[in-house]
Amino acid sequence: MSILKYLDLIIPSEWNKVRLATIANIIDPEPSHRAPALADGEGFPYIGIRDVNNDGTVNTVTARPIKEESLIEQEKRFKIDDGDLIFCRVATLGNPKIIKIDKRVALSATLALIKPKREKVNNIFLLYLLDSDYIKLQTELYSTGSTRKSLGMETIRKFEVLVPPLDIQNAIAEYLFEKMTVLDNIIEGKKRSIELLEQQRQSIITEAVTKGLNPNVKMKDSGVEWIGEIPEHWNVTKIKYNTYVKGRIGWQGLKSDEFVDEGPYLVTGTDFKNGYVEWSTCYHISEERYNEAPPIQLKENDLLITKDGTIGKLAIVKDMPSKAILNSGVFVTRPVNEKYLSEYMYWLLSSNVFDKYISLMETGSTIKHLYQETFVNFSYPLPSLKEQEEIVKCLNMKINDIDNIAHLVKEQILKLKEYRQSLIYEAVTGKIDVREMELD
DNA sequence: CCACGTAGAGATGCCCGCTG
DNA sequence: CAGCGGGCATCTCTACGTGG
Repeated sequence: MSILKYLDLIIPSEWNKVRLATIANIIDPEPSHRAPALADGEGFPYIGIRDVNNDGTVNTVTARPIKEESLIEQEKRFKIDDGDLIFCRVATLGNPKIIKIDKRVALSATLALIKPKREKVNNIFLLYLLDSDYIKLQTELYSTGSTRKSLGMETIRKFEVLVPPLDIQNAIAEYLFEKMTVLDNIIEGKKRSIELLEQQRQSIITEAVTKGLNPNVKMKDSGVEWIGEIPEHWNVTKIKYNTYVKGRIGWQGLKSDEFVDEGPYLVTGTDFKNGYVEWSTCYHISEERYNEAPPIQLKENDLLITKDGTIGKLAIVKDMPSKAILNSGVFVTRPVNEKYLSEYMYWLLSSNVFDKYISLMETGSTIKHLYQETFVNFSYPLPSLKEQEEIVKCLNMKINDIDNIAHLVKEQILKLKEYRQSLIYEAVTGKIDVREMELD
């Protein structure tokens, strides 16, 4: 019957196993048949889990407003005190926080308000306890509903919890608070370094396609706003001088209900994965439709670029399994003379040079587009074929390295989060004696 | 107190209809 | 009437409200 006996737990003798209701009062902020009256425009914030920040402060801007009568009705039933906790009981289950408010707010019916009995429990200890894996396990096991998970109030009250004497709770709370602060800072730092890597990635690409690889080369002004200075021996050219550009324009009346499971591949922007076309996710169309539009039939090594909604997402056509053609929202590009390498164009269009151009050309319209006219008039710096080859080689290597590092850091973050959970679990189940631990 | 479907926002793929 | 500028429609994501 007891959930805790399934967990391999040896509890220190002075710890007690109790129901959550013994150590805290659990209040349903808005029992049904008491739905709050919504205010149109001005009113008092009605707080759901999405309106509570990580530190427990509430975001009264995102919260929807209710009429004061509803708030007063809630205030008649209870008051939110300093140190009270909230626990989400619908959809996003759990997610406990110590709520901090500095103005009058009402709590949504989807939250349970947990008021710790201070003579029995330290509220910070309770916070970590509610965040621990053994509570998560009970949350999962006892939640009901199929399309939507929910936790009954009685279920929450009946959660089995392990509680040591107050002095030990205080020690655990202090220990975990310090540890978590440190861990959270490290995790934050790792997240930031991923952002930095992303920036570094962009600047390496941009540097390479605007300055080349030789740092000592003489520079000149390109005369183009979004390019800046380039090596003296480089030229500025436009897409339209060297490139074949076509999209599924005019539509030939193709509609999505003509998409079928077999036949020529139909490539759209969502099929772009890591710079290549992911053939397995493509739709297909009939042979007749394929033959109808020769200008957008694809060839090996074509460079594709998205133009509607998502702008500038790129893919190179490689290992084409059979005939393939463009869907809408994408341009196919192909060199018409031997002036550039497709892979070089890939890096150039990934660079900030192109981003800058796009943002300069952006219109005020609600939906973002890259118009053919805009695209073919993109001026860009172009070195010799030999230099392009060197740059491509260099970027392939450097960017691969950066992507590998970013991948590693992401894995570290996952590991740290796991460690965070296990530390909480061990501390609130008495597996580690925090009084013997050094806080550093 | 349980059980259930959906609103709202944002993103963007798909398509329409005008025009030179 | 091909080709283009422009925008609607639909999907995804997230967290909610209420009838029985």
